[in-house]
Amino acid sequence: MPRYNPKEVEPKWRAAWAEAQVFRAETGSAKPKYYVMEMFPYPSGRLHVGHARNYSMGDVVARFKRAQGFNVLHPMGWDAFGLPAENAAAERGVDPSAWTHDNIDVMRQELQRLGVSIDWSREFATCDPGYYGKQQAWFLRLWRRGLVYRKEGLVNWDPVDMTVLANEQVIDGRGWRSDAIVERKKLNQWFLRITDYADELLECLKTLDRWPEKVRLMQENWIGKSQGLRLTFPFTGPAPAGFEHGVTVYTTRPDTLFGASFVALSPDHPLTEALAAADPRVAAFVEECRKGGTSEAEIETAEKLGFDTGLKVAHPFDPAWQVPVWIGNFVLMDYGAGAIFGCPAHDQRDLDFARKYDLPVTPVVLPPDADAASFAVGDEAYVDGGRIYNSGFMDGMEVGAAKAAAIAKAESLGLGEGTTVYRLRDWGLARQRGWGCPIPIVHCEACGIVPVPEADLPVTLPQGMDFGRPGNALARHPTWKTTTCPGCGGPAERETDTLDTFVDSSWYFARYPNPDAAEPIDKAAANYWLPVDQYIGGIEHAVLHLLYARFVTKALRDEGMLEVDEPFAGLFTQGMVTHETYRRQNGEWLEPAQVDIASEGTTRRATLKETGEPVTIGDIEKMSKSKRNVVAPADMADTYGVDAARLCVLSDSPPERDVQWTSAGVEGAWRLVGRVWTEFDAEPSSKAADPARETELRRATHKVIKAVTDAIEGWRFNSAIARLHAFVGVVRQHPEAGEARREALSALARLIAPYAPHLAEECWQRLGESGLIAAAPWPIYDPTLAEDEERVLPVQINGKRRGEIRAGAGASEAEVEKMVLDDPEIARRLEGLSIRRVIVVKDRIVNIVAA
RNA sequence: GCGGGCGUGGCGGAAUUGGUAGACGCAACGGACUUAAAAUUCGUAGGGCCGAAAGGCCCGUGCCGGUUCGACCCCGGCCGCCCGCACCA
Repeated sequence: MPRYNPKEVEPKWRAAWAEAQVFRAETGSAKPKYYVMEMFPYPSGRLHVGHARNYSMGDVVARFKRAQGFNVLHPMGWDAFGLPAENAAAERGVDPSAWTHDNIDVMRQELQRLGVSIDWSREFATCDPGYYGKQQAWFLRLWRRGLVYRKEGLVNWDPVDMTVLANEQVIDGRGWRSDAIVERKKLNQWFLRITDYADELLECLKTLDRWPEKVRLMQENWIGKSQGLRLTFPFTGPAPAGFEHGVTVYTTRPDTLFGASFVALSPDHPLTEALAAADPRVAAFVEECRKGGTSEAEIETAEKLGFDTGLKVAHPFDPAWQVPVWIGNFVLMDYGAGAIFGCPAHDQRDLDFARKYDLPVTPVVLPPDADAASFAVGDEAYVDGGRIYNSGFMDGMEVGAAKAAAIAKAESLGLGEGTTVYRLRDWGLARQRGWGCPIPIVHCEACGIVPVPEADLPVTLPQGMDFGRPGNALARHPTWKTTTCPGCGGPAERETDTLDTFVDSSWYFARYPNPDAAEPIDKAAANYWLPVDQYIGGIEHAVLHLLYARFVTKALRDEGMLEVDEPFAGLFTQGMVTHETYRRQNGEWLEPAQVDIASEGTTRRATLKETGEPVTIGDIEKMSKSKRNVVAPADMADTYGVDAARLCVLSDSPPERDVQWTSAGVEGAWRLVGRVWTEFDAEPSSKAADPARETELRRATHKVIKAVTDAIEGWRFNSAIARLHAFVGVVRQHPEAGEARREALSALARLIAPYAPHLAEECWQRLGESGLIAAAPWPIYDPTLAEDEERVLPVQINGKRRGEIRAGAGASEAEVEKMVLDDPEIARRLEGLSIRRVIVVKDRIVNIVAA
């Protein structure tokens, strides 16, 4: 009997799928729709096993839902703008567009080879003018809505990638791609008003019940809603020009206002700037504050620095009470009001500051069991609840009531208002890079900032940008900038910034329903398909892409372009595939395939295969092209076929968990492929099937259908494969020809099809089925057959297993109890003991309590 | 500091609602097939102890305690690891 040969079988069935167009999604079909997609990849060059795992997962879901009778949309595209293309251009002098498209061609071919059931008719890349031109169109519509604005402000500057970054793209004080320490820089920047949607973005998280709790929490924390009081402290003496109203602070603890001992301004506060302009000592202090780094370690150890401005403000609740105004290096300009009042007794940071500069510490919240006469604050601020004292009209109130009372009082005095403050900042979305979507704006000396008319879109990137030097290749292009003003026809310059690539990925799911539409979004098609029923991607996008996409969906909805509130009804965050990293002594990263590893006891030494030179073994990290710690699924597929590779990446590990890559699993997957095929290929046994054995096989078949169906629905792909392994063993034990075996094989082929689709087609054909298994219905189990007729019930005595009995399914407690007590073995065990209680859990277990 | 998660054999992991812990796979060992090897196939296997064997006993899901007839699962307290946020007023 010939062995299963994936090299022959697999291409044949891919051709058959393409021919029959089985993966084509029809908008408006009468079947229920199911939109499943994985986060589209950046076309970096080749697929690694992390990609293979991710897209195999999505494909299991897509094929499963298709078999269950859904009209499935499973599209693919390319997140194709971004820095790696520019870097390739700089290093090798290639054109970023050509480089990107070459990569796309390679990766498309690899994905197709994996047999992923994608509707390729909807494919696009974000660097296609047909895509980014539509993006420019909606960008301008949001501009007209006032959601896009330009402002000079402090921005995050990545000195290596030489571009501005959004807050979400600064991780631990470093650029998310370059890992360079981010600098604060004052620049004219473009922003999207994501903060207008802060409350809705927060509220709608509650409706996303098919999202991981973790992601919702991360977004909730990122949005960072807090309720508090915005309050003004009026100046007691002559006020600095422009600040006649006083100093406005934000606090979440208005109940502690009577414990105030200072007001502190941010070094970036306008009043600080005014003072610095007039007083070189203030200017020197501000300079000192800016020196500190932004990394975690530096912030953690940074000393609290203060500068007494000499100014005094009046306490809002007691005009006679003078409070000094300081400048504090720890006060952030872009949160709250950029100024705080300090209550050292009940805030640790304020306490540290007060101790250092010898400011008063007055407790105003009395802990429940403390004595008002003796309670004092030492080195630790008291931050918990209690009763308010030393606080005039608030005396005796609990913290919550006192907050409300303080807000009411401030409002009645006209000095403040209760407000909600968010941590979320507006989305800075311009990048000083050449390989991105041009911002469709021109700068006219006469008219100022003028949007390009929609009819003139797309504003396309020019040919011949020079990426050989650092900086923005678009800005230094010899002619591209030069244009005429669409308003007055006079000379004008194009905006040279491009959009953050996260803009590109913030709406692509709404383009797949009709990727050729004249409008950015074909509303009818989008209404049919959206929201995405199941989105699959990495946790690293929890507050990046996933927040931006939610925001853009809402903004486009308000513009009338979409009708859904949320883009992704279901989200699954798959684990990363990791691998050790290897570095040559000169620092060059090496691929695992280039390295030999030798183990001596517990130490492992690595050497370069070619030269034998020593190699440093580095951290285990997510597979990425930059660290070169990638293993290609194609290597596995070359040896064992695509189906074994797919089974391998989904076996053994739950999909949400990170896995450290080893090639060990592929052998097991390959054996499964072989064992399955052997059963289909075997000559039927001439032995007649006996009814008892037929029933046994039928029960196993219906059980495995239930188990695999449940496992796929619960994202336990590894368990589903384990059940299939076991089931093949059962089928093997039942070689007798007959209806039961045929039923078993038919189920087996269809159950394994989402994982090993080529093998499944071959098996299906061998069974004599005429159609494609890719279009065959999912097997349905008979619940009565999926349950055993007879149960083995373990019998415990005092919680320890002491035997077992056999009872019919559903046997009553009384029946079972009688059987147990009649059992001679159990009786022997109970000798000399008196039975206190017998607990029978129907169809499960028996426990006898005896002493 | 705040928020979240995880901890089970040599390894990856299973146990879906509190009911036989270790399914399935990898690696290992033994048998069959083979001149031999590979491939394939059948089998063994948490640890310890008693026994010639059949079989039996004890321990066991990071640690300590609790609830329960019964706990990997629930509760309290520790230890360790991982992730997110963080001078957020």
